[in-house]
Amino acid sequence: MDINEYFDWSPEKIQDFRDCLLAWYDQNGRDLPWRRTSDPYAIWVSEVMLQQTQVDTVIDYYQRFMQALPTVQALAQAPQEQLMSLWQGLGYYSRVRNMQQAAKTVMSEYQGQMPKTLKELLTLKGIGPYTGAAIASIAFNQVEPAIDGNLMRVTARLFEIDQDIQKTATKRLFKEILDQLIDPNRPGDFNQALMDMGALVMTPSNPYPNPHPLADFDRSFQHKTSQLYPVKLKKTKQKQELKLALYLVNEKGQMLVRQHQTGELLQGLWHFPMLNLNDIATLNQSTAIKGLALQQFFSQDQVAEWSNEAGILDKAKLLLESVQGPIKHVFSHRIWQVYLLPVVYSKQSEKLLEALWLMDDSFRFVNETTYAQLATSTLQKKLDRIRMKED
DNA sequence: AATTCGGGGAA
DNA sequence: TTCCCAGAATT
Repeated sequence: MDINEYFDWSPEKIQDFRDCLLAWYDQNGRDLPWRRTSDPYAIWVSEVMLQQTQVDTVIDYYQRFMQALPTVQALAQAPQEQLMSLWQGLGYYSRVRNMQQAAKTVMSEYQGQMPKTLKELLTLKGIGPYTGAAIASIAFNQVEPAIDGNLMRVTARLFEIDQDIQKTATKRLFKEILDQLIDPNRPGDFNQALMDMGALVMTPSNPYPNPHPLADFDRSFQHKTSQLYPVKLKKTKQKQELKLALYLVNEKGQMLVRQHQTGELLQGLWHFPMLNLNDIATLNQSTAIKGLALQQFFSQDQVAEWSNEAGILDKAKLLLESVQGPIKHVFSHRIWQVYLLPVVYSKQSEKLLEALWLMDDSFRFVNETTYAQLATSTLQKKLDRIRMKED
């Protein structure tokens, strides 16, 4: 895949393109909070939040985060609880953990000053090719194209690039082209101008305005083939999982919650303890522990009856009126159907908990006030809504 | 090269 | 429903 198959602009046309794009940007660029600062740390925070996350979603999170942790040092020293609270609901929680790790690196290796080159930025956790180039260009005027989904869509349409944008070779092609196009005098503005062009004009589905600001440079526009680009192959579909969340309240009115640990989804966030129900169909011949679990929730006869049938959840729901849900929670690659089971605390349920889980520090009994201060996922907030309705 | 990480907005 | 979003780390 050679760049010359797609790219044949003269130096004059390249310069015309830069001038046209930046003139459009100067008039039509979005006014965003992180564009009102030149603080590299603030730009860094914004870029990490914006990974796979829409601008409108990020704005409030960004304002709160910068108010709470205004400097690299503050971020480096922040307790994990605060980080998770600031990030709760935003998704991709490893982003904030990686960013704090990188902040510590900046403090120890760079005297608290963000490094200025792409090469150095790439050594920091959570900073990849896009984010590194974005920080380098916007905060430090380095001539590095920040190639995100917008730039790929715009570039694919300008040059009618009929290659799958997910592939490494295609990303390399985009970089070769954009290395030619980027304006060495205003690299940060160039990148952001293309982002705005992708977000405001050359969107995934909207028709272009008339006149289209890049009409003279957009082959797909001239050929009326814009909808064909970019080329992207289908994603694999998500796997379904059944979960049962325990809404267990003790005699003091405290409920049991658990913080998800390393290796689990939604790490660091608090939830009701959850059982994986995909396994329950095989519980009767499985361990005594699982058998004990079932006996608690369902009668032994029911277990025997259900164990070799499909659709046991539907049966369980019919027989156990107290089971609520399911609520559906969609991840990038998984779909959870989560049922909620209210459980009255007793000696038996205590035994059950110890049989099901190692009751370590990840578990806590909390009252509603304390609970409200814990960082929880959007999934858990959905469970809150249905338990409140029933109570 | 493919998979794993959340959640929401919009068609 | 499906797609996409200012992607990176891990396998």
